[in-house]
Amino acid sequence: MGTLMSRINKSQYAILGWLSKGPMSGYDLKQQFAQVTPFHWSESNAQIYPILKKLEQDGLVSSRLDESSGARNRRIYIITSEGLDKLEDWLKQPVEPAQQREELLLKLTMGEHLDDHSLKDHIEHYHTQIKQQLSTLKVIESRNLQQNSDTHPYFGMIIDFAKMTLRAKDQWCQHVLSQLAS
Amino acid sequence: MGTLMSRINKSQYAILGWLSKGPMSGYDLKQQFAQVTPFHWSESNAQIYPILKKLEQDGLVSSRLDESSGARNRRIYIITSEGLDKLEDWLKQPVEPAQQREELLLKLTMGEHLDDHSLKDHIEHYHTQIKQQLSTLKVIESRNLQQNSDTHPYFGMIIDFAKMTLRAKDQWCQHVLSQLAS
DNA sequence: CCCTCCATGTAACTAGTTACATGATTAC
DNA sequence: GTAATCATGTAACTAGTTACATGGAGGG
Repeated sequence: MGTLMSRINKSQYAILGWLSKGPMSGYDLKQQFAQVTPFHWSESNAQIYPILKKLEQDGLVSSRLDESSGARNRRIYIITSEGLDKLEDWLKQPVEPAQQREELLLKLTMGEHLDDHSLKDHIEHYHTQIKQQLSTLKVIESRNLQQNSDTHPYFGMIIDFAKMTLRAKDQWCQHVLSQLAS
Repeated sequence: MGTLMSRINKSQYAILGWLSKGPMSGYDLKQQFAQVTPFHWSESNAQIYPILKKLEQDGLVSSRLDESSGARNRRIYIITSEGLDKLEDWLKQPVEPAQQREELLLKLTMGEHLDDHSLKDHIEHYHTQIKQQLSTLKVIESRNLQQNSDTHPYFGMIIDFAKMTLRAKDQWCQHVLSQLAS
């Protein structure tokens, strides 16, 4: 009954991945997750800071205090060559499908306990969120177009993915709402 | 520093929701999750059995041994009126958006460390999974059409959701693969 | 006799969230 | 002087997974 070996920590690689683009602080990482990949991957402080410590212990990153930030105690992390090797190994591993839980659909499976009014509210609320995400996506896209993005060659594909799946959800909402109207 | 109150256990409601359709065992619940909502909601044994016990302690379900199953020790759970009330309260609560982590997109954000060959492999592998899910969806759909589904009035909407989002992903794969070819 | 399915369950773990604490700096 | 932002971090918790254990029933 040894330790369970078959689970790998993806958050670790998400952080390592951003650090592979250049030195960064924990705070910067948080910003990147929130501003660049808010829909398909983000991490909280409670994940980021302990993971950075662990990565340093394991020799996958090194750190120094940022002197230019004065008394701000900003710590900059740099990926090591071991870290880069480990990242590249992981990148080659095939991606296994993960469950995509959708609470709205869970509630719809129990639709017999929902009146038409509540149902309509739920879908409309969901629709609003999807439309908000679509406009956030436009912001992300235009922000990226203003920079020259040699650092991010596959960015367009990621944007397209979000765009296409969000549009599908938007269309579903429209479709369902028109069904409910009749 | 009291207990954290603001987190509700959705698995509990997923189970309660299935039980609201009729008496069922833990094994049956597992089957429902696997066969009816495998893409957007499922639960493992390690979640189901302890949650059933807790629901019974809380008076939200009651149980009896199924005599018709002989020595099989099959336990049937029935939702109580308190359970139904609690389910209906939850059903009315608005759905907040949850993160949809996509490991493939995470790997694409680090695309500068991936050669074209690995990238193509990843997308193709993902594409295969999506196509498998689309054919599973067809099975679920036809299985449901054969039954008359008064018990499940919103099933069509759920199927449509899965269909539309999976198709969007399928189209994205085709689009990206044709980009890579040129 | 063996394999698959039916059926229930637990130990040990990893992952992730919520809520808070602390303090400096900058913008108004 | 006060509000927002920069910046790092932890305590306490809930959620979820992996891997295993146990045993009966039915088909070949």
